Amino acid sequence: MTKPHAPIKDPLASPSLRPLHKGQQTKAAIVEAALGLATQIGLDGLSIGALAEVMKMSKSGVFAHFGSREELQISVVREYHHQFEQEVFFPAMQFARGLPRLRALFHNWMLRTSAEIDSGCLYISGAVEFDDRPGPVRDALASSVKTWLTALHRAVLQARDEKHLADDTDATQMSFEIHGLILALHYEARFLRTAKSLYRAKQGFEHILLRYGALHERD
Amino acid sequence: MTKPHAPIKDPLASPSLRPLHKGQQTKAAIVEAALGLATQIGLDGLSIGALAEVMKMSKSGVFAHFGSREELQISVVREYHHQFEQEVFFPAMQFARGLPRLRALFHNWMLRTSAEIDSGCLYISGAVEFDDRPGPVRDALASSVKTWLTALHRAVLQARDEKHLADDTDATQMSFEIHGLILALHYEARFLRTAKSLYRAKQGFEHILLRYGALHERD
DNA sequence: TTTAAAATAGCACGACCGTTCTTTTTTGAT
DNA sequence: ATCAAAAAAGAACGGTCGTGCTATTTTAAA
Repeated sequence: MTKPHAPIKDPLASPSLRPLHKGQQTKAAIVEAALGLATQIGLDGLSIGALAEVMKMSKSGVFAHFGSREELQISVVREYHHQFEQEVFFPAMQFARGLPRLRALFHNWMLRTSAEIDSGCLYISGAVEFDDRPGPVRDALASSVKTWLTALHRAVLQARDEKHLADDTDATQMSFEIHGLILALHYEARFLRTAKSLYRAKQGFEHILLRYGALHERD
Repeated sequence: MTKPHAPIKDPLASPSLRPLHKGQQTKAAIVEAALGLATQIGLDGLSIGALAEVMKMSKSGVFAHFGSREELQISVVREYHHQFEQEVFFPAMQFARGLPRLRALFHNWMLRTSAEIDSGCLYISGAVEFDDRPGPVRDALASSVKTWLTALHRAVLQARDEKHLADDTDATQMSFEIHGLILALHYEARFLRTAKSLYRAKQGFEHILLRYGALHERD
């Protein structure tokens, strides 16, 4: 009963680093496709059947990667958060703190919203769909949005500290007004198809800057 | 073959005035209940089954009044339009044209949006749900919204004509910025549950008025 | 009170949904 | 090449949806 050089598999070989195998890849591809669908028809309208068709997979094949529709939706929210960071937040961080960075944040945000006229913004559609539906999806959405709005708020504070804005600037108030411009841009451009909405948002931002005492705009 | 005092029904007796009968009443009650449901779960989430349960009627009984789900949704949009007029537009029309009326319009709009924190605004949720779904429901929604935004725009123009705003006031730009405040109020109050959002909207409006040269605010 | 029409109910249909279970295929380390 | 594990497919479930059809009940005018 001698076990000849037992080829026992070591379960601790590389617990979570090694298995970067096939499954993870297709899961990532599924999430990517799901995000594409969700931005068009909404997180709520996202169905596993439609997603499977896009992926040319079976419903159960797709489903197995998430275990529940809710988990799929949360994965989509996380993916959107990641893309938003890459496209809006990180590039703006390269600008000097203060007004230049604040301008860059708004500019990137506005451009992304504008580019989303054909695809839709998950932070906006998700807010409407889950505003009175408690649960982990709403929590994930609200958490992502708050992270971003907090970053914006921080940029306003920094601009004030750098004396780029008036000393008595109410950062929360200013952030609220900036947020409103983005929401109006999304609403009027995507739903009403109003022309020049991008220009309206830009103008609005300049008005806000003037109101809060941004003088020399040299950046 | 003499017809004795033929009691032939006159089809023209009162074509559309007379029949104010039972059907119309319950239909009105159904639309009212449907609006209540739609503001909570969205126009898209509005289902005939759930509506029938609320009305304590059969699905087919409810359905027969509209002929299709789409027609029901359109009826709901029309009902919302009517309520919005009664609550926001008409009361403001009693104020003097110019700044007082513009203030009243915004004030009523803001209060309604604020009151809708628990029920939701159909013009906002509907815009997200139907922004890339062509059809009669989207058309009805967009038409109602445009009617209202046009009324707001007109009030701005009148305020400028009355010299309550600077001569070079860009009415479209100002309307855009005001719209943004309402959208931010709805977003932050209803989704993020941020405190003092109503105050933020009020402050934002005053900032906009200052920007467009509203001097003495005596009304 | 009679009676035709209007209003409502009951039932069934096909479609799509999320999910579960079982079977087949594919993967990748040995 | 072997073989166990991972990944994907297949089929079926109970459920809800909008809608059509037929029967029953209610309405309101005669």
